[in-house]
Amino acid sequence: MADRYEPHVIEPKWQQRWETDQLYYASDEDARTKWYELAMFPYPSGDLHTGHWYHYAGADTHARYMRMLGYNVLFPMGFDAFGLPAENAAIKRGVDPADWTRTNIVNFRRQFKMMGASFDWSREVVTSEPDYYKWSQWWFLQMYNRGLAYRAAAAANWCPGCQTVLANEQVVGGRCERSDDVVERRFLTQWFFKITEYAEELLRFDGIEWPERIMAMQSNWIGRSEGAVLEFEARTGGAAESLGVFTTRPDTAWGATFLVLAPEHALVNLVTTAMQRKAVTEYVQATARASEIERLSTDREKSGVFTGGYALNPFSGVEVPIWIADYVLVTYGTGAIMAVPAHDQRDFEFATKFGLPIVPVYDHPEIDVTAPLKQAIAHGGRMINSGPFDGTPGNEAVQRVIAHAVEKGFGKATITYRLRDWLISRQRYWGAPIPIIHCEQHGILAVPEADLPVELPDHPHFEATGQSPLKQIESWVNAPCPIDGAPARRETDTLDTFMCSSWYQMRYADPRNTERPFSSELGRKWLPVDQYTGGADHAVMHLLYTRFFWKAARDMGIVEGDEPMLRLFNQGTLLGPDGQKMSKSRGNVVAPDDQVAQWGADAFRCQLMFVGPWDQGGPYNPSGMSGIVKWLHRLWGLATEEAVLTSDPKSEATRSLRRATHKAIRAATDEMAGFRFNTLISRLMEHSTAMHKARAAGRVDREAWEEAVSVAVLLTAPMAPHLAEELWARMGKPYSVHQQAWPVCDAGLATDDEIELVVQVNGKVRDRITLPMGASEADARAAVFASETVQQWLKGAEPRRVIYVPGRLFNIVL
RNA sequence: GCCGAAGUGGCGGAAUGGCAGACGCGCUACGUUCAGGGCGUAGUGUCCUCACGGGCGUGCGAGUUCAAAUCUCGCCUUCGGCACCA
Repeated sequence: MADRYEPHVIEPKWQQRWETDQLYYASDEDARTKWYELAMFPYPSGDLHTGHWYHYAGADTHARYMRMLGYNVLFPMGFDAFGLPAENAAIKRGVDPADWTRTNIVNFRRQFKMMGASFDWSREVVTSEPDYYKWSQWWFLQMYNRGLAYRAAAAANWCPGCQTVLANEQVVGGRCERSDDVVERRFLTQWFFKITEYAEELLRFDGIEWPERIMAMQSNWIGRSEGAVLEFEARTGGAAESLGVFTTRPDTAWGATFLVLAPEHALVNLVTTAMQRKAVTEYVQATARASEIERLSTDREKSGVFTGGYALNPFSGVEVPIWIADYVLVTYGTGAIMAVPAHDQRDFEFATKFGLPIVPVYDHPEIDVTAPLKQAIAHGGRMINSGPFDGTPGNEAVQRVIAHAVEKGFGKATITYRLRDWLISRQRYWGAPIPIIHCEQHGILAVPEADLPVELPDHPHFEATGQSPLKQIESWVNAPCPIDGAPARRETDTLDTFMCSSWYQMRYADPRNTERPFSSELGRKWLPVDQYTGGADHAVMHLLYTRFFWKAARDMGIVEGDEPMLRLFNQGTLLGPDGQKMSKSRGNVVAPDDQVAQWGADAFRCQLMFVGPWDQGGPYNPSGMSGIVKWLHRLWGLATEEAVLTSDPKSEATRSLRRATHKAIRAATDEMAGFRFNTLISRLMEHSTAMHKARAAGRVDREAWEEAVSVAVLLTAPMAPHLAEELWARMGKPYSVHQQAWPVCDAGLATDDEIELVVQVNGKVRDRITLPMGASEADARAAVFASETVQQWLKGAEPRRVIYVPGRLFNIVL
């Protein structure tokens, strides 16, 4: 048996053993309290990179810790396997997306094993396999049956060169990332989930412990704003048409001197006069073409066109012109605004450019509002030019004007959200087919549950024909109508991959169920997730979708409770040694396989955990690795090399060693619970140093030494699982270290018997005094004033005041 | 522009309002027949001092406090997210 620490020998050995023994298998029958620890599953592309290691090493460490605390831990892993990269590989290199994906998964599993991660592989899910996506389709049908899925026209990015729809991330600077063609917008009929029905509830984060940052980002994304919808009366030549505008400042309605509609607004056609028809049509087309590129730049000059139509401002009774402009978004509010140029900068710029009237409806303490304004001014003084409301102070105005509008019947208080419904259709091959059949006679029909899954056909075509790949496979598209069996056609859009990942945590509870997505017993046993970990890049998409999904499932009676993930921890982003994002083009990539070959998995895991706070990420510099490697070697030496043992339980040396051991337990427990792995390791290093000193001093008490060694191994086990297992075995302890109980701190043993009191004069440290533990304030005072150093600083002056912090500090104020 | 997080040695980073710089890297000196990316001991913010010791120090400027890296206010910078949201 080698006496040296040789990670390359021990790591594969224990990985094999753990796998054979199914050491991390989570049993449904285990009656202990469950703990569901979930790390966001990866998209299997190429290799596990260092960022993956950073995430999963931390999650694995915490899962192992929870096991040692005695929980029945469920720590599953799987693959979010549908998606664009597989399809791109298919297009570029002619490989089958399914083959490409399966090959990558095999590689990922190998690398996860190499890490020593304690996943329960018996529960693995792969979202691109029919036994999983059958249930993604099932969920779609449940949503559809409850009216939460619907079809509507929506803009898609269209690449004229590739003749295909592009995802937003494939559009770079308004151009197709592959062909560099200018991307157009095309309106297609697509499927949506009504996430907006849950907007209000999604803003509440009751009962969950999530980072403030993430909750703020979600609130921001949902974008709740309170205001009113006011009904203007559009004069369309024929009958008057009601035209609702959303505003957060209904109190400025008397200053609304024109209306602006989004170019896509439904009433544009109706209000446009013959004279203006040509200009309006051109502008609408230009907007459609301009799409993202220009609309994204905030400070470009306002553009717009007069429709020729007018509307009656119900407050002032004045007829105001109706314009269209692309700064008004059809997707927000009612897609129409009343413009109040005196008090809104955007409206002001627009009015100035097109010579429209500017009427202030608030006075201002410093600005003469009767003179022409140079810019929009804040509303907040008292109302003017507002008929019966003149003189109303700003703080009461909104409520009073809304009440007035309600009474007169031309408006009501409303809440609007920025959040839009979730577009789940993708015109792609590599996704779960949406289980819908279009029948000419019967319309849109759900595929009967008994016919699920609707499997993806083999041999997809990826030619640029302008049609989605599934549309080109006639044999697949043609399907009988579920009602009468007449020829009908399948829906050829596939589901957004975010849908597959919105419910995967449920599937882990019962992953092989062929009757249901999961049984209600196992759902009750394992759900919800107790601890979720993952990158903050999923703050608003995945993490919002999965909350929506859960709430919808709750309302269907499928799950209990309001939230899917009770605690969330976001690890930070790991950067390259140069502080830049790791990327192949920068050449600053740290390859995990190389690191493992060089140092071993345990060292690499520990180093990743040691570089800084886990939620902070930051630069990863392999040059610091030697510190961790040294420590692991030292730990090895402490546990395997002989110490001169004796029986000396009462000596100061013994007490001191035991104190160090129990302080280490206390610190490690505390740091582990808070995911502070960096300071946790530093505490373990301190313990190693204490052990080293105790042994070097000569004889050590046998009991204290053995305690120190086993505690050191146990506390290290979650982070360096192979090393700990090997040392545990060499100590002759029963397999496995990972099934041992986490050590418990004996507070009495951890207590110092002396304290060092810091003595300050006027807040500056002037002396330190050692006192026995439990010394009274009187003792402390006596000792302080007896100090020569203190007397020198006092110079005979009389203390005005003294502050005593027991056991810590004594401050004399002169 | 709005929302959020963060600014501490040469570097990564520690500090329930109570000793700033734990732990580690790097560096310096000394020791060691160091085969295993050696090991051990001591030192390492800065300025003054042979030294004892002292002054100054946590992005900048105020404030609260006996006491501030930490709390408050104002600014600057960096990073992340959103962005013509009415």
